[in-house]
Amino acid sequence: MASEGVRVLPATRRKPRQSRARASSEALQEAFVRVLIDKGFHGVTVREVAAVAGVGVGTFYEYVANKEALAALTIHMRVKALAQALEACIERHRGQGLLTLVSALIDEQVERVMDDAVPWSALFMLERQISTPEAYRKHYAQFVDLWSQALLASSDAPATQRVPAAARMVHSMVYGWVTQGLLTQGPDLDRLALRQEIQSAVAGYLRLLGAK
Amino acid sequence: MASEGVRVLPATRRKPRQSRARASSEALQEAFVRVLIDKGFHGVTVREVAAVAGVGVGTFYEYVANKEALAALTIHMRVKALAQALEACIERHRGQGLLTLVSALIDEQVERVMDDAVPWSALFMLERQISTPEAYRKHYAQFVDLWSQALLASSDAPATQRVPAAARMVHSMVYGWVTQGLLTQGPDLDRLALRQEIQSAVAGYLRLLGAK
Amino acid sequence: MASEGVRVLPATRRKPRQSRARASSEALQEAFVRVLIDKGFHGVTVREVAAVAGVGVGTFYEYVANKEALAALTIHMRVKALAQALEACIERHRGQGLLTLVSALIDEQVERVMDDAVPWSALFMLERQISTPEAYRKHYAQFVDLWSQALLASSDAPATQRVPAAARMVHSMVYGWVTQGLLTQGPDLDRLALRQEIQSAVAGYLRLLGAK
Amino acid sequence: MASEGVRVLPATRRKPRQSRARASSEALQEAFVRVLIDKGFHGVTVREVAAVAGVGVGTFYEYVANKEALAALTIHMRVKALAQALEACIERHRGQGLLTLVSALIDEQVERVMDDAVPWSALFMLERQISTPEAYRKHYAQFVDLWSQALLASSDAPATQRVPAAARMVHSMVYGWVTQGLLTQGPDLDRLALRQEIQSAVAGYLRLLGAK
DNA sequence: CATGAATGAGTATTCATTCAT
DNA sequence: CATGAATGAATACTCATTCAT
Repeated sequence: MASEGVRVLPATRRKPRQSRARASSEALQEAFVRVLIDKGFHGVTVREVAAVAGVGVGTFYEYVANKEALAALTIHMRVKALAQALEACIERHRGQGLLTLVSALIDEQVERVMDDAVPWSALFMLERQISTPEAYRKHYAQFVDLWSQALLASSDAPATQRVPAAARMVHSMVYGWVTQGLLTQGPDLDRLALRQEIQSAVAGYLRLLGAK
Repeated sequence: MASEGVRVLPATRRKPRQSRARASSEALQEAFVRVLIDKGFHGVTVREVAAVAGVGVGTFYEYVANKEALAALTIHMRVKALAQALEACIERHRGQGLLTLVSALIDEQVERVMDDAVPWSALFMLERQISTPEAYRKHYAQFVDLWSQALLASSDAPATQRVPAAARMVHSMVYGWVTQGLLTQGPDLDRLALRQEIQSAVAGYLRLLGAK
Repeated sequence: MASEGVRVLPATRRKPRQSRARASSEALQEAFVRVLIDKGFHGVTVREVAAVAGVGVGTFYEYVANKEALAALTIHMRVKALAQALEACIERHRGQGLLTLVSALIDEQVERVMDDAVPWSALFMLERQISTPEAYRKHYAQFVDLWSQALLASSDAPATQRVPAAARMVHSMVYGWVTQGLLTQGPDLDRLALRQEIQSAVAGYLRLLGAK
Repeated sequence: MASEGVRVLPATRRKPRQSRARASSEALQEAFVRVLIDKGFHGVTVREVAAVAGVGVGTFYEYVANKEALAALTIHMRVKALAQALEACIERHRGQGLLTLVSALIDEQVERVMDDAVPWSALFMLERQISTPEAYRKHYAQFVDLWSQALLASSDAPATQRVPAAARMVHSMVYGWVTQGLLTQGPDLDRLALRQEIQSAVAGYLRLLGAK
């Protein structure tokens, strides 16, 4: 009796897909991103992340305080790496003309983000979901600062008192355009076109600023 | 970004009990039957089954996909055990006379079911409620097969072409009589009388069959 | 924004399908059976029954105490009608030979049940689910009584002290065979064959009884 | 049968409140936004929304299919209202100069969103979380269309083939700037400054466009 | 150090029942 | 006398987290 084709056992736990456990925290971050990408934040479970990272649930908690903390850490590391790359880019172009420097920085940012478009767009979204407004502002300020540095590093920097507002504006344009491009056109959007559009917009804005 | 402002409050801490719960699946089956008996299938809740089994709700789902699955599993295991006992009984009496063999099989079945009368009668009912007609028929056929084997295993088996119909009839008489006895007279019914009545009826039928 | 293809409104309540509200209690019983048949007892909701009966939920409770009561009432009415038909049949054949009378009664019962096979099989099941054992036994006894009357109404009734057991046996055979036939072969089963099989079995049993 | 032995115990009696709840769907939308604002989407529970709306959980499901549906509906209604306001604004300024018209539209949008800044920023976020990319793009396209209409409604519209790209750019600037302003500076940001910055940026861009 | 079995708080959703109209 | 909007108790199921091994 009792139909035999019926599922009687609970869904089997996913088996580890990745044997190399490296520094587990990194493995977990990577796994987190992977799961985030194809399940969405709501679909990220500790169990799955641990499984994908190739470790047990217990081990997950050895390395990370909890799910939110892993999310925060993952975002933090990525952003840090991006910020460092941008800083290096500023150094490489220090002393050059404003437009040249800004242009280089835009290219650097667009290329880096686009190279990893899918994870970035997932993380963009995630950040807004889990960050408190304070955390979000802090991170935002970090990028604005970077742009302030950049503007000031050029040979023809805007008037000092205009820099903060300009930096904020430029960051907003770049960041907004990139995220919206990602969100609305997907990861396969035309990078070149995107870069040019941003360049135009920013150039237009800076020209106006210079003129005032 | 967003690495520090995140709420890391631990919510409420869970405190696991340290019970060592035998083979939990079996404990759950047993609990299921117990609850089924005094609440009816509609009254079986996962919470209660888990509680009776001495485990948490979470553990329930660790071992069983869901309530229906546990029901099916419980029935399946019981029926399997009964079928095996009947097969063994057939083997023990292989080559003996038709009536002897049939009689032994009836006794075996009646005794086994009566030994556990209450659970069986609850499960009889349950099966009809949860099984699809196909599943029910399949299980029914399994018992009819068993009776076919039995009839054929005797030294004076009926004509081959009569066996299937006879097997079906005999099963129906035994099964119907037992379930109805259980249902109408409760678990304390007079086993001896029951066995004799069934024996009579089956014997009458088989005699008629032989005469035709 | 906000996708437009998304279901935003809750499932619409079913509209009344039957305008003629007759004596509402009967309309409700009919509706109950209809819903029971294609949704199973678990799927019977007061809302749907009321809708199918063409009345509002409020009206449902004007006529019936609650769902269970409607179920019980429905079964009760059907069974009563069947019992009356059987009584009439007994009267029609009073004084005739045992086998004739029994045979007529079997035919009457099989035909009546088969004419309405689907509802009957749904109600058979339902009764076991909702009746207390006492209620079930009471109803069972009612049919056994009917068979006692029948046996005694024949010109060659069995010895008085054998009647109760015989009545019980005969009812069991008929009832068991019919319900099992319905359950295992569905409502399209071969009525003639069924009737003959039951006749054979019962005849065999009664012959034996007479011989003892 | 079985008409009397049935348990007819009334379980616990429910006692309805007699609240007269305006148009409940709207009350629910409002409640949804309120809860969303201080708990985030993850923290929105049906129970709380219903409670805040002043109705029972059951009533929630009487008006809305489920949580997601309420979210979608809420966003949909708000956006619809905004789009209509913008359309009206376009009509009011039809035939006027490009910059005048664009400027008016920006003011309208900024003022409307800022008047309800907190809910809007919560809904901006939410939409990204719950909308499918298709739904999101669709809504995005709706606004781009609106901007296309606006550009074309001016006395000195850009060359037709430039309109789509320009519309997309302008929307992106406005939308991006507003959402980011909201997200990074909170609802108390300096509206006037924001409007002027956006005006500048858009004006700069359009000037460049005209020059090409 | 790593593990994963056990846990139960928390959530969406259904549906019998009431009572103001 | 009929109605159906409003209700909330009740239930299945998920998943972050712990801790004995």
